Amino acid sequence: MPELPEVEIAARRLRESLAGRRIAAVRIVDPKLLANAAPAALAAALEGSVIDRVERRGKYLLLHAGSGPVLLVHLRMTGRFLFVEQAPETPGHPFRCLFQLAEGGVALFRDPRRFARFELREDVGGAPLAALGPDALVEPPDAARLGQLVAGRRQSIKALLMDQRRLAGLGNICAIEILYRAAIAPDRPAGELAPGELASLAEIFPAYLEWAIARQERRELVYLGERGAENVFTIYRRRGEPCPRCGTAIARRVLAGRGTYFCPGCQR
DNA sequence: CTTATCCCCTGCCGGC
DNA sequence: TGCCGGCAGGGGATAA
Repeated sequence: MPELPEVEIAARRLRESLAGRRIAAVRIVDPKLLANAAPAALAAALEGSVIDRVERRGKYLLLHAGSGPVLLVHLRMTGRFLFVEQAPETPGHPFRCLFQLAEGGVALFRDPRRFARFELREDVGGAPLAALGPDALVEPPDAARLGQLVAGRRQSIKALLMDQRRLAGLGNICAIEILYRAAIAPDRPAGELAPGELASLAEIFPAYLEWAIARQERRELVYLGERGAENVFTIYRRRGEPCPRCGTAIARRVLAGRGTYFCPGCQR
Protein backbone atom coordinates (compact mmCIF):
# COMPACT_ATOMS: atom_id res chain seq x y z
CA MET A 1 0.00 0.00 0.00
CA PRO A 2 1.82 2.72 1.51
CA GLU A 3 2.94 5.93 0.02
CA LEU A 4 2.74 9.18 1.89
CA PRO A 5 -1.08 9.49 1.82
CA GLU A 6 -1.66 6.02 3.24
CA VAL A 7 1.09 6.41 5.84
CA GLU A 8 -0.39 9.74 6.90
CA ILE A 9 -3.77 8.08 7.41
CA ALA A 10 -2.14 5.18 9.23
CA ALA A 11 -0.56 7.72 11.60
CA ARG A 12 -3.95 9.32 12.27
CA ARG A 13 -5.56 5.97 12.98
CA LEU A 14 -2.72 5.04 15.34
CA ARG A 15 -3.27 8.32 17.22
CA GLU A 16 -6.95 7.46 17.59
CA SER A 17 -6.68 3.80 18.47
CA LEU A 18 -3.26 3.19 20.00
CA ALA A 19 -1.85 6.42 21.38
CA GLY A 20 -2.53 7.03 25.05
CA ARG A 21 -3.16 3.38 25.83
CA ARG A 22 -0.92 1.19 27.86
CA ILE A 23 0.61 -1.79 26.11
CA ALA A 24 0.21 -4.87 28.24
CA ALA A 25 2.00 -7.35 26.02
CA VAL A 26 3.84 -7.49 22.73
CA ARG A 27 3.83 -10.67 20.70
CA ILE A 28 6.13 -10.93 17.72
CA VAL A 29 5.09 -13.80 15.51
CA ASP A 30 7.63 -13.21 12.76
CA PRO A 31 11.13 -12.66 14.15
CA LYS A 32 12.24 -11.07 10.87
CA LEU A 33 9.94 -8.12 11.49
CA LEU A 34 12.30 -6.37 13.87
CA ALA A 35 15.28 -5.32 11.77
CA ASN A 36 17.85 -4.28 14.32
CA ALA A 37 17.06 -5.99 17.60
CA ALA A 38 15.88 -9.22 19.14
CA PRO A 39 12.13 -9.63 19.68
CA ALA A 40 12.71 -9.51 23.42
CA ALA A 41 14.06 -5.98 23.04
CA LEU A 42 10.78 -4.77 21.58
CA ALA A 43 8.82 -6.37 24.39
CA ALA A 44 11.18 -4.85 26.95
CA ALA A 45 10.84 -1.42 25.39
CA LEU A 46 7.08 -1.34 25.08
CA GLU A 47 5.44 -3.62 27.61
CA GLY A 48 3.98 -1.57 30.42
CA SER A 49 4.51 1.72 28.63
CA VAL A 50 2.21 4.11 26.82
CA ILE A 51 2.65 5.24 23.21
CA ASP A 52 2.28 8.96 23.80
CA ARG A 53 3.12 10.33 20.38
CA VAL A 54 2.84 9.13 16.79
CA GLU A 55 4.65 10.95 14.00
CA ARG A 56 5.06 10.43 10.28
CA ARG A 57 8.24 11.28 8.41
CA GLY A 58 8.15 10.44 4.76
CA LYS A 59 6.92 6.85 4.72
CA TYR A 60 8.08 6.10 8.26
CA LEU A 61 5.82 5.95 11.29
CA LEU A 62 7.42 6.95 14.59
CA LEU A 63 5.91 5.54 17.77
CA HIS A 64 7.22 7.28 20.86
CA ALA A 65 6.83 5.80 24.33
CA GLY A 66 7.91 8.41 26.83
CA SER A 67 11.66 8.70 27.08
CA GLY A 68 12.26 5.16 25.89
CA PRO A 69 13.45 4.18 22.45
CA VAL A 70 11.34 5.14 19.46
CA LEU A 71 9.79 2.41 17.34
CA LEU A 72 10.17 3.10 13.63
CA VAL A 73 7.68 1.33 11.41
CA HIS A 74 8.01 1.11 7.66
CA LEU A 75 4.96 -0.48 6.05
CA ARG A 76 6.70 -1.17 2.72
CA MET A 77 4.21 -2.82 0.36
CA THR A 78 1.50 -4.49 2.40
CA GLY A 79 1.96 -3.56 6.05
CA ARG A 80 -1.04 -2.27 7.97
CA PHE A 81 -2.37 -2.05 11.50
CA LEU A 82 -5.75 -3.46 12.37
CA PHE A 83 -7.56 -2.69 15.61
CA VAL A 84 -9.77 -5.44 16.97
CA GLU A 85 -11.40 -6.32 20.25
CA GLN A 86 -9.76 -9.70 20.61
CA ALA A 87 -6.83 -11.52 19.11
CA PRO A 88 -8.10 -13.92 16.47
CA GLU A 89 -7.82 -17.54 17.50
CA THR A 90 -8.04 -19.04 14.06
CA PRO A 91 -5.06 -19.05 11.70
CA GLY A 92 -7.25 -17.40 9.07
CA HIS A 93 -5.93 -14.02 10.14
CA PRO A 94 -2.16 -14.26 10.06
CA PHE A 95 -0.27 -11.36 11.54
CA ARG A 96 3.38 -10.59 12.17
CA CYS A 97 3.00 -8.79 15.45
CA LEU A 98 0.39 -8.06 18.08
CA PHE A 99 0.06 -5.40 20.77
CA GLN A 100 -2.28 -6.35 23.59
CA LEU A 101 -3.62 -3.18 25.22
CA ALA A 102 -4.08 -3.00 28.96
CA GLU A 103 -7.62 -1.58 28.80
CA GLY A 104 -8.65 -4.23 26.28
CA GLY A 105 -8.36 -4.23 22.54
CA VAL A 106 -5.60 -5.45 20.30
CA ALA A 107 -3.53 -3.87 17.58
CA LEU A 108 -2.54 -6.41 14.91
CA PHE A 109 0.16 -5.86 12.37
CA ARG A 110 -0.73 -7.56 9.09
CA ASP A 111 1.73 -7.79 6.23
CA PRO A 112 1.20 -10.60 3.71
CA ARG A 113 4.37 -9.97 1.73
CA ARG A 114 6.47 -9.53 4.88
CA PHE A 115 8.55 -6.67 3.53
CA ALA A 116 7.65 -4.29 6.35
CA ARG A 117 10.21 -3.56 9.06
CA PHE A 118 10.20 -2.36 12.64
CA GLU A 119 13.31 -0.70 14.06
CA LEU A 120 14.08 0.37 17.60
CA ARG A 121 16.14 3.56 17.82
CA GLU A 122 17.36 5.49 20.81
CA ASP A 123 16.87 8.77 18.98
CA VAL A 124 15.60 10.05 15.66
CA GLY A 125 18.74 11.94 14.67
CA GLY A 126 20.63 9.08 13.05
CA ALA A 127 19.88 6.40 10.49
CA PRO A 128 17.57 5.89 8.80
CA LEU A 129 15.59 9.11 9.27
CA ALA A 130 18.57 11.42 8.87
CA ALA A 131 18.91 10.31 5.26
CA LEU A 132 15.41 11.48 4.33
CA GLY A 133 14.89 14.60 2.28
CA PRO A 134 12.23 17.16 3.16
CA ASP A 135 8.75 15.71 3.64
CA ALA A 136 6.68 16.12 0.49
CA LEU A 137 3.57 17.08 2.46
CA VAL A 138 5.01 19.12 5.34
CA GLU A 139 7.65 20.95 3.32
CA PRO A 140 6.48 20.83 -0.28
CA PRO A 141 9.19 22.36 -2.46
CA ASP A 142 8.32 25.42 -4.49
CA ALA A 143 9.51 25.80 -8.08
CA ALA A 144 12.84 27.27 -6.98
CA ARG A 145 13.51 24.46 -4.51
CA LEU A 146 12.56 21.90 -7.14
CA GLY A 147 14.99 23.62 -9.45
CA GLN A 148 17.76 23.03 -6.91
CA LEU A 149 16.76 19.39 -6.52
CA VAL A 150 16.92 18.62 -10.24
CA ALA A 151 19.86 20.83 -11.19
CA GLY A 152 22.43 18.87 -13.15
CA ARG A 153 20.69 15.52 -12.72
CA ARG A 154 20.48 13.16 -15.65
CA GLN A 155 18.35 10.75 -13.64
CA SER A 156 14.76 10.53 -14.85
CA ILE A 157 12.34 12.91 -13.19
CA LYS A 158 10.29 9.95 -12.01
CA ALA A 159 13.25 8.30 -10.29
CA LEU A 160 14.13 11.61 -8.69
CA LEU A 161 10.62 12.16 -7.33
CA MET A 162 10.74 8.69 -5.78
CA ASP A 163 14.21 9.15 -4.28
CA GLN A 164 13.54 9.47 -0.56
CA ARG A 165 16.86 11.22 0.04
CA ARG A 166 15.74 14.15 -2.11
CA LEU A 167 12.05 14.27 -1.25
CA ALA A 168 10.44 11.98 1.30
CA GLY A 169 7.05 10.40 0.83
CA LEU A 170 6.32 10.02 -2.86
CA GLY A 171 6.11 6.50 -4.24
CA ASN A 172 5.37 4.86 -7.54
CA ILE A 173 1.71 5.80 -7.87
CA CYS A 174 2.17 9.38 -6.65
CA ALA A 175 5.01 9.91 -9.11
CA ILE A 176 3.00 8.45 -11.98
CA GLU A 177 -0.14 10.46 -11.27
CA ILE A 178 1.69 13.70 -10.56
CA LEU A 179 3.74 13.51 -13.76
CA TYR A 180 0.60 12.78 -15.73
CA ARG A 181 -1.16 15.84 -14.30
CA ALA A 182 1.90 17.95 -15.10
CA ALA A 183 1.99 16.48 -18.65
CA ILE A 184 5.66 15.59 -18.21
CA ALA A 185 7.06 12.30 -19.55
CA PRO A 186 8.43 10.18 -16.69
CA ASP A 187 11.71 9.39 -18.45
CA ARG A 188 12.70 13.01 -19.00
CA PRO A 189 16.11 13.75 -17.47
CA ALA A 190 15.30 15.73 -14.34
CA GLY A 191 17.86 18.41 -15.00
CA GLU A 192 16.38 19.26 -18.38
CA LEU A 193 12.96 20.32 -17.14
CA ALA A 194 12.00 23.87 -18.05
CA PRO A 195 11.16 26.41 -15.31
CA GLY A 196 7.52 26.36 -16.36
CA GLU A 197 7.40 22.58 -15.95
CA LEU A 198 8.95 22.80 -12.48
CA ALA A 199 6.38 25.42 -11.54
CA SER A 200 3.66 23.14 -12.80
CA LEU A 201 5.03 20.22 -10.75
CA ALA A 202 5.35 22.36 -7.64
CA GLU A 203 1.73 23.39 -7.93
CA ILE A 204 0.36 19.95 -8.71
CA PHE A 205 1.88 17.67 -6.18
CA PRO A 206 0.70 19.20 -2.89
CA ALA A 207 -2.77 19.26 -4.42
CA TYR A 208 -2.46 15.63 -5.45
CA LEU A 209 -1.34 14.61 -1.96
CA GLU A 210 -4.23 16.47 -0.33
CA TRP A 211 -6.64 14.80 -2.73
CA ALA A 212 -5.22 11.34 -2.02
CA ILE A 213 -5.26 11.88 1.74
CA ALA A 214 -8.85 13.07 1.64
CA ARG A 215 -9.83 10.08 -0.42
CA GLN A 216 -8.07 7.70 1.92
CA GLU A 217 -9.72 9.42 4.89
CA ARG A 218 -13.07 8.51 3.39
CA ARG A 219 -11.68 4.98 2.95
CA GLU A 220 -12.10 5.19 -0.81
CA LEU A 221 -8.47 4.45 -1.54
CA VAL A 222 -7.92 0.79 -0.80
CA TYR A 223 -5.51 -1.85 -1.89
CA LEU A 224 -6.18 -2.73 -5.48
CA GLY A 225 -5.68 -6.28 -4.36
CA GLU A 226 -8.58 -6.18 -1.93
CA ARG A 227 -11.79 -7.82 -2.94
CA GLY A 228 -14.02 -5.33 -4.66
CA ALA A 229 -11.33 -2.70 -4.86
CA GLU A 230 -11.79 -0.19 -7.61
CA ASN A 231 -8.98 1.58 -9.42
CA VAL A 232 -9.49 5.23 -8.49
CA PHE A 233 -6.35 6.43 -10.24
CA THR A 234 -6.29 8.34 -13.50
CA ILE A 235 -3.71 6.31 -15.40
CA TYR A 236 -2.04 3.94 -12.92
CA ARG A 237 -2.74 0.36 -14.03
CA ARG A 238 -4.71 1.54 -17.04
CA ARG A 239 -2.50 0.32 -19.85
CA GLY A 240 -4.38 0.39 -23.14
CA GLU A 241 -7.19 2.59 -21.89
CA PRO A 242 -7.66 5.98 -23.59
CA CYS A 243 -5.99 8.95 -21.96
CA PRO A 244 -8.70 11.21 -20.47
CA ARG A 245 -6.87 14.24 -21.83
CA CYS A 246 -5.97 13.27 -25.39
CA GLY A 247 -7.37 9.81 -26.09
CA THR A 248 -4.04 8.10 -26.75
CA ALA A 249 -3.71 4.61 -25.27
CA ILE A 250 -1.97 4.63 -21.90
CA ALA A 251 1.38 2.83 -22.09
CA ARG A 252 3.46 0.98 -19.52
CA ARG A 253 7.19 0.50 -19.25
CA VAL A 254 9.60 -0.30 -16.47
CA LEU A 255 11.44 2.75 -15.23
CA ALA A 256 13.59 2.95 -12.13
CA GLY A 257 12.68 -0.68 -11.58
CA ARG A 258 8.98 -0.01 -11.25
CA GLY A 259 5.97 -0.37 -13.52
CA THR A 260 5.41 3.08 -14.97
CA TYR A 261 2.21 4.17 -16.68
CA PHE A 262 2.14 7.24 -18.88
CA CYS A 263 0.42 8.79 -21.88
CA PRO A 264 2.75 8.82 -24.89
CA GLY A 265 0.44 11.37 -26.52
CA CYS A 266 0.37 14.27 -24.10
CA GLN A 267 3.19 13.70 -21.59
CA ARG A 268 6.18 15.47 -23.10
C1' DC B 1 29.26 9.34 -7.55
C1' DT B 2 25.54 7.21 -10.82
C1' DT B 3 22.32 3.83 -12.74
C1' DA B 4 20.46 -0.80 -13.43
C1' DT B 5 19.37 -5.34 -11.78
C1' DC B 6 18.27 -8.62 -8.58
C1' DC B 7 16.26 -9.84 -4.36
C1' DC B 8 13.18 -10.17 -0.59
C1' DC B 9 7.78 -12.48 -0.15
C1' DT B 10 2.79 -13.66 -0.87
C1' DG B 11 -1.42 -13.20 -3.33
C1' DC B 12 -4.44 -12.03 -7.02
C1' DC B 13 -5.89 -11.95 -11.71
C1' DG B 14 -6.41 -13.12 -16.49
C1' DG B 15 -5.40 -16.30 -20.14
C1' DC B 16 -5.11 -20.82 -21.77
C1' DT C 1 -11.05 -26.49 -12.71
C1' DG C 2 -6.02 -25.91 -12.59
C1' DC C 3 -1.68 -24.12 -13.85
C1' DC C 4 1.34 -20.26 -15.19
C1' DG C 5 3.02 -15.83 -16.11
C1' DG C 6 2.50 -11.10 -14.99
C1' DC C 7 1.97 -7.80 -11.70
C1' DA C 8 2.00 -5.53 -7.11
C1' DG C 9 1.78 0.99 -3.29
C1' DG C 10 8.71 -0.75 -0.54
C1' DG C 11 13.86 -0.29 -0.39
C1' DG C 12 18.47 -2.59 0.30
C1' DA C 13 22.51 -4.95 -1.72
C1' DT C 14 25.35 -5.48 -5.40
C1' DA C 15 27.36 -4.88 -9.90
C1' DA C 16 29.00 -2.08 -13.69
